[in-house]
Amino acid sequence: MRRSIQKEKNSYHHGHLAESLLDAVDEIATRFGLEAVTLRACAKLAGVSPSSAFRHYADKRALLTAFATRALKQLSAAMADAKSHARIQGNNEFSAVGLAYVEFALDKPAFFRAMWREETIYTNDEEYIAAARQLSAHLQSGFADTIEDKDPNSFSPQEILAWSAVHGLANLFVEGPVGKGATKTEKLQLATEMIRTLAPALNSAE
Amino acid sequence: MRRSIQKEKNSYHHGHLAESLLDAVDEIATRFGLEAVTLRACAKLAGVSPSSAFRHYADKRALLTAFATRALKQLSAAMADAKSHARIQGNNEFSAVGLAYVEFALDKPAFFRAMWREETIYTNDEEYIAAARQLSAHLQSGFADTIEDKDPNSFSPQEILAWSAVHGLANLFVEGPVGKGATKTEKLQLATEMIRTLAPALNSAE
DNA sequence: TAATAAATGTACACACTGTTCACATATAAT
DNA sequence: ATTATATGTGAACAGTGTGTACATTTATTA
Repeated sequence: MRRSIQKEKNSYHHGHLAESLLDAVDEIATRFGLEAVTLRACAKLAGVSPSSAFRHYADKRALLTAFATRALKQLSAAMADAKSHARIQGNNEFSAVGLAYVEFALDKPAFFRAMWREETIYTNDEEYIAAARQLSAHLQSGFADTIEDKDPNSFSPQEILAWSAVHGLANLFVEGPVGKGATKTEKLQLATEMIRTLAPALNSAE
Repeated sequence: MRRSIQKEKNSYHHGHLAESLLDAVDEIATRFGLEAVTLRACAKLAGVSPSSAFRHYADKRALLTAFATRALKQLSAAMADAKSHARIQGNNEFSAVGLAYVEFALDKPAFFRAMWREETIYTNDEEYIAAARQLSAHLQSGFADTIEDKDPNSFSPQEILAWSAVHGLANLFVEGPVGKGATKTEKLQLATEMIRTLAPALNSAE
């Protein structure tokens, strides 16, 4: 049963406005980019007056924080998926997880931007922190069979390197000059090569 | 001879408003963050009316593009510096260049954010593209003695990897959850370790 | 069931933003 | 000296986030 973003006609209350506003951010960010996400536009899309948003979110930044949190969870899910698929098919799990990370950025650039933006979200929000923590856990577990880990609670240089490389490429694709004219397939190809190149650095003896 | 941002009193014309506006962006971004950079605030800081900015920049985005271009050049200069220092002292040049990259992000986070932001700058601006190209050239030349390169005009997987890793760590520091409570020294230490860990992947035979 | 409380949505207002346009003033060219 | 060009101004406009007093619906309780 899929609920509509819009408020039902002739009804005063919306019913699930908090979530619908997130859907509206989703829709607008996807179609017109993150800068086009405006509180009033979201409210209009939900069929509701602008000020009603403040019943559910303290301010715009709180709404964007909630959206970023949702995006983090989506990425986590995609990575978990990629990992289990790789496990079944006997492929390298780190490569699969890393590719899923880059692919998410390519498919949903606005989401990827939204979730790493200190200045537009509350990075000390509890749920956001929890989602970010879960994401890094997924990353770590994705590296698990590639990187020999000592302390699973802190990041080793190898893990930092792996995360940085994948995160950096995703960023260069989304915001930077890398792969400007290339197709998605070509970019993923490049990502695959990069990850393959990275491998020797990850399991070298200390 | 250092020129002031402010317009001289009792003078109608400013004299070097275009540059002063960039200085104003610099100042405000440094002190209050990128989101606080407003056209009106920049104009006020330059001692000039808001609309005067449009004599020099088509719109706010053009101003931010010019600022991003300037930031790119500053980063390029810092990297060139680091490289020649390393060469003199006989240290690893790639490590020095990579560290300079990360250090710039740590010292001037707002600048680092500003220069990679597709949605707030004109990434097809000529000068911006030129500056970005020069930056990547500096990166490549920094890697020169570490990575055996075939075609100096296109990026090899190793070069992409190196750039991604350094860029990714810088981003995770600036926007992400990595190194949240750590001092600058500790972060640079972490960067050094990451780069050292990366080394084996860069000069492995194909 | 009737009365009341709490939650949720609205209308209007406010300060602030980027931007435009007719106008003012200074500098350059003739 | 006159004219053209460059540069800065003031007032206006629509659009933004947000606060506040009010309206309406749902939940709670007597």
